This record gives sequence, structure tokens and C-alpha cells, in this order.
Amino acid sequence: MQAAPAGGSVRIATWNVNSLKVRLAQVLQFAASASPDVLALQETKLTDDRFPVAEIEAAGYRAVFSGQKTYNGVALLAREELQGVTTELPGAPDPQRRWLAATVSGVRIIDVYVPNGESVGSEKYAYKLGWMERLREAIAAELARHPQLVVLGDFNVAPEARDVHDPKEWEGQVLFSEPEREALRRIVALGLHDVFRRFEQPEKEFSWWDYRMNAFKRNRGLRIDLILASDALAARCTACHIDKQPRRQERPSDHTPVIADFA
DNA sequence: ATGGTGGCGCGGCCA
Repeated sequence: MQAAPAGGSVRIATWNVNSLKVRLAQVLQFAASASPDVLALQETKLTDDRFPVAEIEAAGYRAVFSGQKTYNGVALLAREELQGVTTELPGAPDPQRRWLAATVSGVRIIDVYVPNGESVGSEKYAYKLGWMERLREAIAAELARHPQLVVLGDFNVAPEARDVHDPKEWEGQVLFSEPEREALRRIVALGLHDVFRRFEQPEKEFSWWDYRMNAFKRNRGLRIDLILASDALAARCTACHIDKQPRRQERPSDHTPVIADFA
């Protein structure tokens, strides 16, 4: 057994911000109001030299990040020290910045931006499924070393029918196709728990809505932003919810934050 | 309906 976690209770959140440059003020506002101890960001779309370190430090957070120009990019903001940082999904070199891991307050945090996959059968879809299999292998290795572990981020897969506004319309489509759901189930089967589903939740609760066709107003969304905790960490989970407020703001990200509390 | 909206960056790609 490892030593007991150092920090006690921890609030952990994830948010695909779709450009940190555009969304910085919203991120700082969210950090101030929700006050997460750890905030995992995806789609920062910033090279590391442009990361807003000063603004984030002024808000009381440390930051590590792995970015690139225009696309992708992940970051971890934390109140406490971030140790053992890695920026590469093991298995094959990949210029796409989609993985960021660090240990904070005794919890191993793995922030992921799973590929979108474009459409079923496309080259990007094959890349997505391959990436998810490499992710499964990487998580298995991390779990062997870190019993207190969370994998969170934009998985670009809705796990179940109840995570989709219209499962019949989405059946077989990218983000809800059976091979993607199977790849996600294989990851969860390592011994992880989708902590959102460990608590009673409202019906039709989603984390992403397309910008087009008033999808948010009509609640035509998907739950594709997930917080997956190991057995030992899930046992400490006291709450998980989706915060829709940022999606209602002017110029929002198409995703909204998911927040989990651990005792 | 191969549309539609948004970000990046200034044409076309990506989501």
C-alpha cells in the first residue's frame, strides 16, 4: 500500500475551453467561483511561449502545459505543486498535444484530449481508435504505480444512450459509434469509475453542444467530458456535477466544465 | 439539406 494521500479533500475539474486565448477571462472567473484545486484544460490552441502564466499565477494557480499552434493543447492548473509531469502519450511519437500527466496532493492526474475522429471510417477515426488503445496501455502502467489516479478530459465519446440527446439519431455516428464506446469501456475496465454516474443526476445532462442550429438552447448535447477515477480515488468521491453556467455566457466554449469532489 | 457556427488566421482546416 502507498501512503495515504497528502492533501485531504480535493476538487478536480475539467473543461475543453476551445482556445485559452479567447476564454482566459472565463477560465479565471470559473476558477474564482468554483475554486477547483486542479483544473484540467483541453484545446488551449496555444504554443507554450504564449501560455498566460502570469494571469494564472496571479489567480493563485500553478500551471503546466503542452501546447501547439492552432490545434489541440492541454494544461493543468493546480493550487499545489505539480510533480512528475509528462507530456507524451507513450507508444509512438505524436506531434498532436493531447496528453498531460502530473501528481498533485498525492493524486495522479491524467488530462486527455482524445481525437475527435471526424467521421466513422475516416483516417482520423482510425487514429482515434489507435490513440485510445495506446491510452488504455498507458493508464494501465500509471495505475500500477499510482492507486490514487484520475483520467479526465474531453474523451470525444458518449459512453451510453442516456449520454446522448437522441441516441437513435446518433447511433453509428462518430462520438457514439460502437467501436468508440467499446474502446472507452476497455479503458474503464482497467478499474476506473465514471464518477458522474455514482450520483443521482438530472435527465439529459450533457457537457457539449454543437455551436450550430441552437443546439444548446434545444439541449441537443452529448456527455463526452468525463472524470474517470481509480477504485481507491472513486471511494473518496463525494459529488460530481456539470456546471452549465459557462455555456450560457457570451462567446462560450462549446463544452462546459465537469467538477468532482474527493474527501 | 453535405448546410449550420466558431477558432485560427486570412485560405482552408478542424471541431
